[in-house]
Order: sequence, then C-alpha cells, then structure tokens
Amino acid sequence: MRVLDDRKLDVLRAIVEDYVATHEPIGSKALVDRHNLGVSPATVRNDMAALEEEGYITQPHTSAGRIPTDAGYRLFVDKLSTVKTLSVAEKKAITSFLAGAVDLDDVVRRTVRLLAQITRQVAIVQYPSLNRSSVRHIEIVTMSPRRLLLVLITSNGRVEQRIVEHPHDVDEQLIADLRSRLNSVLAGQRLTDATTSLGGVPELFAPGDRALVASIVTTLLEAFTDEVGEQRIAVGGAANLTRYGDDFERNVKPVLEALEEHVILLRLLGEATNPQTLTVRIGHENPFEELATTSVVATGYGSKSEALATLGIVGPTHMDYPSTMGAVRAVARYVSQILADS
Amino acid sequence: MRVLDDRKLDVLRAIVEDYVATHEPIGSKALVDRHNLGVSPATVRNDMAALEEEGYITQPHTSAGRIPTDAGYRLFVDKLSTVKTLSVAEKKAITSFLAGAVDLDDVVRRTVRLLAQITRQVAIVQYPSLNRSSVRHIEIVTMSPRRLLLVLITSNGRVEQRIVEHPHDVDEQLIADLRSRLNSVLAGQRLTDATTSLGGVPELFAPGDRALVASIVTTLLEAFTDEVGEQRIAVGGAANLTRYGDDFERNVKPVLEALEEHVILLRLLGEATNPQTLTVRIGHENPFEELATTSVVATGYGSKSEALATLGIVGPTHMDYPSTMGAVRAVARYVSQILADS
DNA sequence: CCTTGGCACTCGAAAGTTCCGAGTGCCAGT
DNA sequence: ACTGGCACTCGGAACTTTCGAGTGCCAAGG
Repeated sequence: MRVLDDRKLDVLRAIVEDYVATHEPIGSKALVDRHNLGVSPATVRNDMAALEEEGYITQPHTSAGRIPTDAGYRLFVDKLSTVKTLSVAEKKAITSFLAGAVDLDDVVRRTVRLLAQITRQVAIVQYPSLNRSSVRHIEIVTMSPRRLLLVLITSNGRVEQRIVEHPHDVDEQLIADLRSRLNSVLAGQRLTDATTSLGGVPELFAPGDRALVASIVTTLLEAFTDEVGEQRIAVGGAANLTRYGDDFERNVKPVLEALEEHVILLRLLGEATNPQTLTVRIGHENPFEELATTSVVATGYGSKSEALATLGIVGPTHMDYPSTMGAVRAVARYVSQILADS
Repeated sequence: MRVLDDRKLDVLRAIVEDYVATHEPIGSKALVDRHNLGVSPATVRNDMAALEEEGYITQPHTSAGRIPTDAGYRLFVDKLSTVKTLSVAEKKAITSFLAGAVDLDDVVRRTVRLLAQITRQVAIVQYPSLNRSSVRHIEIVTMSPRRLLLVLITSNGRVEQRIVEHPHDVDEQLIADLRSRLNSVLAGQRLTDATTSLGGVPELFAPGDRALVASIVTTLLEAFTDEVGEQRIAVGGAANLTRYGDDFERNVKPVLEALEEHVILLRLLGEATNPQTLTVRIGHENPFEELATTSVVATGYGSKSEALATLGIVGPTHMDYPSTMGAVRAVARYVSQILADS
C-alpha cells in the first residue's frame, strides 16, 4: 500500500508535468515512455483509474488521455513539487533591472514589467499600501492670493496634492504660521492617527482666521483618508494572454475584463502575506466564477516581517507552477530589498 | 457620368456601412435589398466592378461579396460620412463623469475609461505634455540631517520629487536661504528655460556651501528635463479587443503588445493636433506593419488654440468611423474644458 | 449609352462520411 | 501486485458532397 501510494503520486506528478508542457491529454503509454517509472502501461492505467476516482485527474472524453483537475494541481503544488530557484543569470538580471529605478512609481513599473517577462504571464503589482506610513512634511503654497496648494509628503515618498480656494485674500504670515504648526503637530504621525491630532488646531488661531484654517484642515484630512484608502495597482504583460490557448471567449476575455477592474484584482491578489509565503489559488479556488480556468500566484512584499503590499501573476491553471512560484518569490524578495534600502 | 459617379459613391458608402455592421462580405443583391438605391443588382454589380478596379473594395475570394479596402475606408471617412454628434444623454454622461475628477491624474484615468466605454474600443490618453509648463514652486525638505527631498511643483499641478544625499550635515539656514533664492529665480519660468537661469546660482553662496548647492541644482535640472521629456500614457478598455473577431493571433496579439510599449503608442497617436482636427489612420497607414488591420482615431486636447497632448482610440479597420470620431472629438473637447477650468 | 433580366459558372462553407489509432477497461496469467 | 493481451470506444483528420450566394457577361430594352 505504501509503495503503491508513492507511485500513484509519481504518476500524478508526471501527468501534471507533461500536461503543462504539451497542453494535451496524457495517456498511459506516453507516460511510461517519457518517464522511467519502472512499470507497464497497464499498471499505470490502474493508478490512473484510482486517481480519477479520487478526483485528481479527469478524462475530457472517453478514450482520451487524462488531464489534471484543480484538485490535482492543488496536490501537485502542495506535495509533489518544490519551488524552483532561479538561475544566477536570472537573479542578476532582476537586480540590475530593478536597480535603475528612480522613484517608487518607477520601482513598481519596473517590477510589473520584470515579472511579466520572466513568468511570461500577466503580472500584477499593488503599490505599497500606505496604511502604516506617516506624515513626513506638509507644504502650503500660495498659487494666487485666494488659492492655496496643499502638498502632503508621506514617509514612503508619495505625494498628495489638494487645492483650497478661499473667498478673501490670504495673509502670507498666517500661512507660514499654519505651515509650521501643522508640521510640528503632524510630523512623524501615522496618517491614520492624524485625524485626532488635527482636532485642536483651529482653536490655536484668531477667531477671524479660523474659517480658513478649518477649511485647510478639512481638506488635509480628506487627503489623508484618500491616501490611506487608495489601492493603486499596476498591470503588465497582457500580451501573454495570447498564449492561453484558443478558447478565447472563455479564457481570455474574463481575464482582460478583470484587469480593468482594480477592485477585482485586489480581491484576486488577496491579503498581503509576508514574502516567505506564496499564495496559490487554482482555478475555482479564486473568488470569481468566470476565472475558473485561471490561477493566481501571489505573495506579499515590503519589509521582512510585515508586508506592505502584494504582487503576483495571473495565468491559466495549466501553468508551470514551480517556475512561476520561484519567479514570483524571487521578484518579491528583490523588490522588498530595494524598498528597504531606499 | 456625373450621376454614375454619385451612385458609385453611394454604393461604396452602403458597402462600408453594411460591412461594419455585419463583418461579412456584401453582395449586390443584399445591398439592393437593404438600401433603396433605385437600381437593380446587375447595375450595382457593374459599379462594384468599377470600384474594385479603382481599388476601393475587394473580394476575399471569387464568388464572395466585396469588402472595403483601406482606400475604401479612407474615401468613406474623407468624403462619404459626417462625424456623428453625440446624443444629449451621452453628452450629459460625459460631463458628469468627468466632473468628479479630483486631480490631473484622475482626469486622465476617467477620460480613458470614458472613452473606452463609449467607443467600445481600446482607449489611449497621453498625459498632458508639460513642455510649456512652468515652475510654480520648489520645496526643499530635510528628511534627515544628510538627506534632502526636493519637490518641484509645476504650473499644471504635477509634482516631481528627488532625493539628494550629502556627506555632511546640512545647515537648516542654508536650506531656507537656498529655497527662497531658487523660488525667486525660477518662479514662473518655463521648465525649458530654467537651465540658463540656474547657472549663476551656486556663485551666490559661500565657497564652502557650493558643493551642496551645486548638487542640488544638478538634481533639480535633472528633474526638469525628466519632467519635460516624460510622456506618460494611460490605456483602457483592452477587454474590447475580444470583439475584434476571431483571427486572434493576427488581430489581437499585436495590439496587446503595442499597448505595453508606450513608445509605440506615442507614435501611433501621432503629433497632437488641436481639438478641432481629428486624425484618422486606417490600416496600413499607420507606422507599424503588424497593425495593418488596425485603425487609430486621435485628436489633441488642451486649450482651444494649442494642444497639450493627444488622446484617441485603437480599433479594427472595420469600425464605425462616424460614431467613433464623434465620441473622440466630444471627449477631447470636454476634457479640454475641464482642464481649462481648473 | 446606361440599365436590366437572364444564365452559366465558381467556389467557399457546411454537412456528411470514412478511417485511423491512441487510449481505455477488463481479465486471465505469472 | 503486476503485466500482456484483447475487444471496444470515439474524437479528430481527411476526404467528399451538397448548396447557394455571388459573380461576370451578354443580349434586349428604355
């Protein structure tokens, strides 16, 4: 029983590997030819029947070979494969490609491109989430006597800008005063905590100025919440969809549609995990019915201990999981490193 | 001769319209049935033969109907059709959809979405080019004693940021001094002219400070040129590619690939024209061999007199030109208006 | 001279047919 | 427990047939 079980798993592994390579149903004969399992096709057939019984493989039609089911891929990913590590050359390519980035946006853009290129799948990268970021600096610029530009700079280098209009001319001195006060109150504060800190600010000013101050404070608060809530996403490698196979309407269209809906992508990527853990969602396991032939490989990135955001790829269920997972993990690690350095 | 010519053009128009609607070759009989040209199929056949002779239509194979050639579409667009104006409801939808935008990036994002939605094609919007924009404000923020953040704010609300490292601790007073000097020198200057203005700045400071000042100035100049040269682009509606028809490899793949290459998109969109003029590039007319079955409808947007940037759509040659052109033109106008107001 | 009805012809697409062999399940033998 | 053998299945490739929309051309008519 022990030995048989082992062999059955070998057979499943072989089926998955061959099917991923050929995209064609795998028969017992072909299997024995290509892998040297030391048994005859007839034996393999028995194992296959058992595997089918257990729900790991299926026949597209009678008298055809077998293909893995989602459960089959699941077992393969969990038990039968090891994440492939990248070659030295690939690692080098990654670092050199990411090293050229000039700012945060550029890091993300490059990461998407890179990920799409090495996995040859559609890549998705969530911009680092700013929930944990803090206020670095607040600037108030007078654009015209009645028009102010608020600039919020966060600890991880993002900038949010807002315009405030005021019915009367604004006193420069008041602005300077407000600027320094805001900065002393807010500097270093988490965006999420800033609301409470700002509460008392208007009272510090002369009653005549309070209307203006209050409107600036309100706008600033809006900027905070917008920034916290914003979940930007970059997508790349859509051209790789053409490799999905032929059933266009069923495979490609839903993915293209999902790519436009960032809310959907966020749900697909799922919660950010730390870069050690890879999330793999296979076929029907993902939360969208239309994407039942699609798998997602994702992981968090950011600091070692906690993830800032998620990145990953979307591809057909019959993808090469070991390589893809290796690439996703590697890219996540390198990006984390780049972000930590800067 | 006069009359004949007119009818031939009618026939061509009818063929284009029907083919766009059905995507199937059009025969003489069907034409006569659907449009009431007051002549018999036989006559139409003669005209068709002539049109084919002149290169406006072609037969996919003997004993099939005719389809327009690129030249046919060209003639149709230039002479046989009028740009369709949008319905009141559509116009309303556009304004209300664009009105909600909070900043420049948001305007662009919304525009792409909108354009993709109403044309049901792939939409492309170039971010407003900043070549003509000027410096509104420069801010220098001390992040740590040896680390400075430069923030450049331009007249049309874009923000560019750069980090400058310095081997020694930086004097706050010097920074304040430099900040005000830079602003007085640069405020209102065109980005393109700023280079010359900055030349003399380091000399204004004590020799010991010049190294720092020079490095800040250099970084700033880099930011200027980056900002001027940057040609960002937003893309949307890729899911509409699924409506291209079946020849996937030939029609969809090249477009998807082009969408990832912003340099290519820029060339596709072409030079910005003013919002009055629509550029239509049909099939082989565009500069990429692989996109020979693809047309581009684009126009400039920005102020009335001069275009800031270009927007447009990409779709199959057999698109509904009058509607598409109408939509592109309308969106360009409304966006221009929004930008002018803010 | 343009238009039209008539007619023979063409040829792609759809539907039908045949054929082949990879693949299967099962069973008896080792 | 494994294997060789065997009868059976059935999808896909290849070929054939059929069908009809569409064509070009011509002679007759306004």
